[in-house]
Amino acid sequence: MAPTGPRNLRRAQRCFRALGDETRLRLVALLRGGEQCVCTLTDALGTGQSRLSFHLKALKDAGIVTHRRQGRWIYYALNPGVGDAVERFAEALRSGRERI
Amino acid sequence: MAPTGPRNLRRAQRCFRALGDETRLRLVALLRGGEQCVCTLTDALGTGQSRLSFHLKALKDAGIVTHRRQGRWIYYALNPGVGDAVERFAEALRSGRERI
DNA sequence: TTGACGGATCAAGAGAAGTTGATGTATTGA
DNA sequence: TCAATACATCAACTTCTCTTGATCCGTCAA
Repeated sequence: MAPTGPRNLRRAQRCFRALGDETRLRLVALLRGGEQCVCTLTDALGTGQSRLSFHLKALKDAGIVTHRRQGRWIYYALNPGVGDAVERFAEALRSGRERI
Repeated sequence: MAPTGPRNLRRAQRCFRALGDETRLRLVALLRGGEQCVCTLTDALGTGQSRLSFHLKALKDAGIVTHRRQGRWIYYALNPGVGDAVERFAEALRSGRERI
């Protein structure tokens, strides 16, 4: 049964909430290929800069991505483990029952 | 890289959104112990009936729980795989990096 | 220094999600 | 058939989230 404790549940909840958005899930998918600078992500999503910044902040606050500055560019990257966690979650849901 | 396809992403997104809420995550935790009738869940959460019904519907619409009627009671249960998926997700996040 | 660029942040508005209390519906026992 | 129980649904309201455009901040090159 291994009841996931309240602390872990909170952390999971923050991640779940952050991932429950199409734009942010697309960002995670993009970042699975490695770190990217914001301008690259903006192009890839074809969206406004401020909107993207909003969603990157949401992912950052949830601990899903990190960022580092290099010159005048800022590079975002997935925190280790997150990509696989998302992948496996989707996989587990899929295999559990086709109705989901 | 195994890019989780758009369909699966959508499905995952619906689940993520549904799970990104404290009440619903508590419901999932409760249901890991097996199916429960609504009145039991109401007691366990100490919340209003209408509010609980709202959240159960959200979980149901996301395909996370199922329900069956027995007499005048309705029993909710986790869809197979969901409990483990949540557990493993939390686990994967935890092991990935302590910062999350 | 100044101007340009890459991003973050802010304020305002629109829309989605959550809460609450009232009402509706199926089931059961009297 | 009637009342009670268990739950869903609805309407009104509040709160949160997202989007957009403007503005600010740090970095670099001239």
